[in-house]
Amino acid sequence: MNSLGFDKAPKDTRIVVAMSGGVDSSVTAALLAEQGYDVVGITLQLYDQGEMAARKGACCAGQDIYDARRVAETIGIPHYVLDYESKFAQSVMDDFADSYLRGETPIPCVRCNQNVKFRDLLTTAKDLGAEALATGHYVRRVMGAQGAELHRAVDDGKDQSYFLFATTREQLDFLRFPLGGMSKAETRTLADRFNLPVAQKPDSQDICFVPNGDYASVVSRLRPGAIDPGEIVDANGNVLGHHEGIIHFTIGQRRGLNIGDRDSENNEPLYVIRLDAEKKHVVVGPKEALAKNEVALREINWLAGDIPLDGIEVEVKLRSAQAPLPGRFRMNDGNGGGVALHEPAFGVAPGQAGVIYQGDRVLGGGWIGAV
RNA sequence: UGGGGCGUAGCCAAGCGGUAAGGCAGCGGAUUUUGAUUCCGCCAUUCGGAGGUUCGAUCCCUCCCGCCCCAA
Repeated sequence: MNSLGFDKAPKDTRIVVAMSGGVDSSVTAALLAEQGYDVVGITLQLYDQGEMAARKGACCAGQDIYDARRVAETIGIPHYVLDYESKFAQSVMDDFADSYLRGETPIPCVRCNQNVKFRDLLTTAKDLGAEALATGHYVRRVMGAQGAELHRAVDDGKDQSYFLFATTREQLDFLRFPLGGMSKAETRTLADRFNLPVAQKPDSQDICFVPNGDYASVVSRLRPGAIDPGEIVDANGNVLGHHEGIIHFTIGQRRGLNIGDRDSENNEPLYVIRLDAEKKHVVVGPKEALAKNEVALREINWLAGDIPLDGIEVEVKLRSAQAPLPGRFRMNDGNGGGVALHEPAFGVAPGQAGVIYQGDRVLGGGWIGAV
């Protein structure tokens, strides 16, 4: 049994590595190449290089594709670039824009993993005769009694399991995450040791196709004329201010409301408690108004055996950088369900993911529905 | 044009003789494959204006300006 779980020598095991041009996927490829695997690097060109070509912290376009190619050359593996621009635009960017216009807060990274990387790229890998597709995600694939399980990364600060909740069991069977047991510091050290040209490249953050974090202008470019200004109102409908479009807000948001003209009896901070796409209203209220004890999930991807129709005790993570909260999770006959939280959550936003954990294991997850 | 009250940062507001609290808003940063939350830092050489008293005034006095209330 080799390090990736195959019963043959590494040199006879072909592995496709999804190379974004960043440090993590580069180290992944180098690591497997060093172990003797038959590594093939593939980079997806996801969107127009144009203005974002030289941007720091991006991935999958322009400079990053060039970086991936240099890394492949450095470690001596074949490397292919596949044009996925139209696919990406269709299944990730369109969804991103429409979701915002509906008043939701989308997570394009999940859609990208779900609809591009783990679907088409995975198929391509199989077509190339690969035994597995490896990525640089910080998440662990653990073999349990009933097959592959998805677990949090060892490096708690880098854990990306939240973004991978939609990975199906079939996909998980085929995937490998060599960095899941490593810390970011170890990855950097390896990048140095392998002499990778991207060893000092900054971590990517923000949404890859959104330069400078200015996602509003991306949405307006994708959906010209669809963004309308409107009123900021309280729960009773009193107009407190005006905004330049609900796409600028997410539930739980405090900053940027610009409502400071209030008296001393009413000067507690205000948070966005609801977005009304129909009326173009940003509804605000005090922190207490944000508290939610029930969270409905849809399109649930369940990875852990029997469907919990009767409910089970879990921890649920409702925002990527938020600690999981204890609660009771229950699914219905379809792919919907919900969590009854044991303590209230603040800032629960439709479009975000609700990921179900028991300890380090990801049991599944779904999209947060209307709240 | 009788009486009373008030004017402190964009908003609210404490201080009432010893050299400008706090909250809201804003800005900057940390964190973050979500412009959220959270955290840290910044944000009035100046207290409506002009004089005066005092070692020293936002706090006392005078006048002026602007609001508000009561009474006519």
